[in-house]
Amino acid sequence: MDNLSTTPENVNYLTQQLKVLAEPNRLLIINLLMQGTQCNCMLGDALKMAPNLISHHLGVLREAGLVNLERDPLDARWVYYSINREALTKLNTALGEFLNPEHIPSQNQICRPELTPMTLRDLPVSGN
Amino acid sequence: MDNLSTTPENVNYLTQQLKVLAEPNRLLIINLLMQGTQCNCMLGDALKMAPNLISHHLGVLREAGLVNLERDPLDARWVYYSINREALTKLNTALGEFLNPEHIPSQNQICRPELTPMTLRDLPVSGN
DNA sequence: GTTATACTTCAATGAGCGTTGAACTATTAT
DNA sequence: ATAATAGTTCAACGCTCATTGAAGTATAAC
Repeated sequence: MDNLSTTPENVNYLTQQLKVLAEPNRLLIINLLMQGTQCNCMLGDALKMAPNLISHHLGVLREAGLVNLERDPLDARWVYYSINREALTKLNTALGEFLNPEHIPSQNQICRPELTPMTLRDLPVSGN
Repeated sequence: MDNLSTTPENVNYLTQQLKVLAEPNRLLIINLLMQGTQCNCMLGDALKMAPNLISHHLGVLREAGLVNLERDPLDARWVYYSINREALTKLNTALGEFLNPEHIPSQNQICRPELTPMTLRDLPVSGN
């Protein structure tokens, strides 16, 4: 019932991955790659972005472990990018766990001011 | 089976929310608020952060609609923050849908170089 | 060898943002 | 009235990072 995923390592992991996700072009790249393995040029065409910029974002995604790189065996100029399924699954699970609304109690007031003459003055009659 | 959540509005929504999440202190604040309604001071004590910094991050979370604000009815100096359950649920669902690994086909090569003399040279014998 | 292709790396710019300390507001206590 | 408490707002600093254009690398085509 409690959110146990707040170890420094997990918070650090989530932060890094979230920073990578928090960019519209990278979200679109991820979406395109989830439809199948693609080269830099196809992504550039689809997103109307310069190849060096695509390359930059793919580098960020790759450093985060979210995408894989592979060269064409026949024409080594072509580079294919694909989603790292395990990494995406892990991230999806970790996020779903961290943000799981089931972890929220319906009513739980953690802190209150101490009761003083001023605050007691306006208390409901039967209240404590 | 396909990821349909790439409308400009949804990409924009996800980007904004992810930017808000992609900060370690805000993740910790969210985690603490998921345990119950708390004031600025309690969060500051728990995270060993200055109250103005807590206030800043709470402002960001509030602007994103992720947390609610409420004043103590007896001592109006105290401000209580709580998780906006609906907003968190919506975000959790949207993220889970966007990153859902089920959307990834097992094999789907989108683009290839055209076949040329050079590339045909090294093709396997029975290849097309 | 020369040119073309696919892609990466580099340097520079500019915007955004977390953090800090100080000033400020509003409310309650004495 | 004066002081204390809870919290917010403001200005300034530094750092990160997306974007751009140019240069660079590697491979294939001619």
